[in-house]
Amino acid sequence: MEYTVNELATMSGVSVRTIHYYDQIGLLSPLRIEPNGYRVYGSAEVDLLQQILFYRELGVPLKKIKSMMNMPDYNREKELEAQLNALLQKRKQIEVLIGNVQRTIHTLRGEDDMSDNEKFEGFKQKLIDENEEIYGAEIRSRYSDDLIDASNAKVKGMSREKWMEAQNLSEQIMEKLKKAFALGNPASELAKEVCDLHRQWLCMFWKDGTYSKQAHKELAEGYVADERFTAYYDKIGEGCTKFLRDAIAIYCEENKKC
Amino acid sequence: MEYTVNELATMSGVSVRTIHYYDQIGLLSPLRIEPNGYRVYGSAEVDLLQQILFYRELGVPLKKIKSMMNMPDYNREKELEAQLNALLQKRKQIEVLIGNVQRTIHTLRGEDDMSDNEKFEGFKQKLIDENEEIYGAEIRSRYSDDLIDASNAKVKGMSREKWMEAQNLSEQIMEKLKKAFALGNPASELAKEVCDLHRQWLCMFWKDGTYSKQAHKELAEGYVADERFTAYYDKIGEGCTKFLRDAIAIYCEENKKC
DNA sequence: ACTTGAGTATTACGTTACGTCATAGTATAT
DNA sequence: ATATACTATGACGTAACGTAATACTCAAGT
Repeated sequence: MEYTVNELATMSGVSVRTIHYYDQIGLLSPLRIEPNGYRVYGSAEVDLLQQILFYRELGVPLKKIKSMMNMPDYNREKELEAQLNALLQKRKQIEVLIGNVQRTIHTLRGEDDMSDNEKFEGFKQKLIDENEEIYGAEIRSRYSDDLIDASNAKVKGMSREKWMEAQNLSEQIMEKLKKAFALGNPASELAKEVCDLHRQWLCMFWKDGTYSKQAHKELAEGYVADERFTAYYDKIGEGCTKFLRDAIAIYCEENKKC
Repeated sequence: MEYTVNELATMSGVSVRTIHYYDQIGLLSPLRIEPNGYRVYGSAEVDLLQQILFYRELGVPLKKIKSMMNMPDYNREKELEAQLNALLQKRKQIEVLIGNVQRTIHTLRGEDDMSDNEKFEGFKQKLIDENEEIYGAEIRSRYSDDLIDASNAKVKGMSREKWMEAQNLSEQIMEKLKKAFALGNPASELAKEVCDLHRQWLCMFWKDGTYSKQAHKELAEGYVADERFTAYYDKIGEGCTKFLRDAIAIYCEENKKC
């Protein structure tokens, strides 16, 4: 089947302007353009738009959607399963919110009592969920299994700004690690920068005073043994986890002061 | 308890900037401001912020949130119940989306088959939900109970742009009706304008050819008898539904051509 | 053949809800 | 006493469109 902008818009429930916009930013190009300049969309585009809307519903920015869909190893089925997961997650969040509203109503009637903190259950939850999903493995490493409770407590009390800072650090680490790994020298300046960022990052999750060169080094050793970490860092390239371990070992030897 | 910006932000999971912004636009003012210029928030503000976040989660624009919370007859408990309803609604929508993703996965595996239209189930649904919630009574009037199936079918096939047009019309009607009602003359020019807009609005939902002055007049008669309509239009002021009926009666008498 | 209404395309500026500095004063811990 | 953390006030940036304004094109009625 083929569709005009209006048909596609009506079918999917978005505006014609949105369709135009998605074309403009290169997110969804028409199948072809008629001699009169009209856009024509086919089944493939319909499926793409559906994908886009799923992502959008989950709050993914269009830029990320675009880059994800352009990834060479993009696997539609895998993505759909991830989306299914995210939706189940979102349903949970909404259920928490529903419980929250109900408790708030009861509190208003004096049949219950909520702490100020509890009143935001379901909103804050988001942060911890992201935490669990994206960096769960990192925080819940075997080495630091004994630290995880402290870590979780710290995360729950962590301000949004601090959390964002941690996110930024994490992105920087991955970015620089990628470059350092490409160079191949775990003793390079760039590698040291990565290690330093990694130290800062750890300190945001570990209880104060927990950090030491020894602990840092041992954690890195644990990375290689733990498949959750190898899976995470080897996304950059095979052997990257080992590279990181080596770099951290060197960093901890050289950097005597803490 | 009293809180600083940072404490409130951390507690609720929003950014400090957001707190500042909400103050700036007058959505959430601090309890007081310290001599040093620092904002201080109390329990009442915590509750307000919670309300705001519930609304925000449901996609209500901040302006509307503000005006809603400033309404003289604002009833927290009633609003909470409305929010509960909306959340239950949203959960349903997510469940539709979950079903959609699952079917899409099966379709991808060749175990199922979906029409292009079905692929957007759960997205489009939103329109019809809004429809039901906001103008349900209007469309499902007693008079037009026999027309409702046709109406629903028309709504489902209605493009988003048409729907928005209807929304706009509806807002204009309410706005002008308010002014006309204030003047008090159902034969005024303004009242006629209202009637004409109302006619246009009806024609968007009624099957083509259904409209006639007679039908329009009878519908208006029905308004007064039906509590759903009186509740809806009397929000403007008591007796407004009757005023509208009178205006429409006059309009239909005067306006011979259709 | 001609008008008319609906659909389409292309700028272009407006808007919402903040994010992100930049700058500067203030509180707190060592 | 000085560094670090928190706060305030601008001011500019941004994402994802909405909202006209203008100009074609097309299908339908007369």
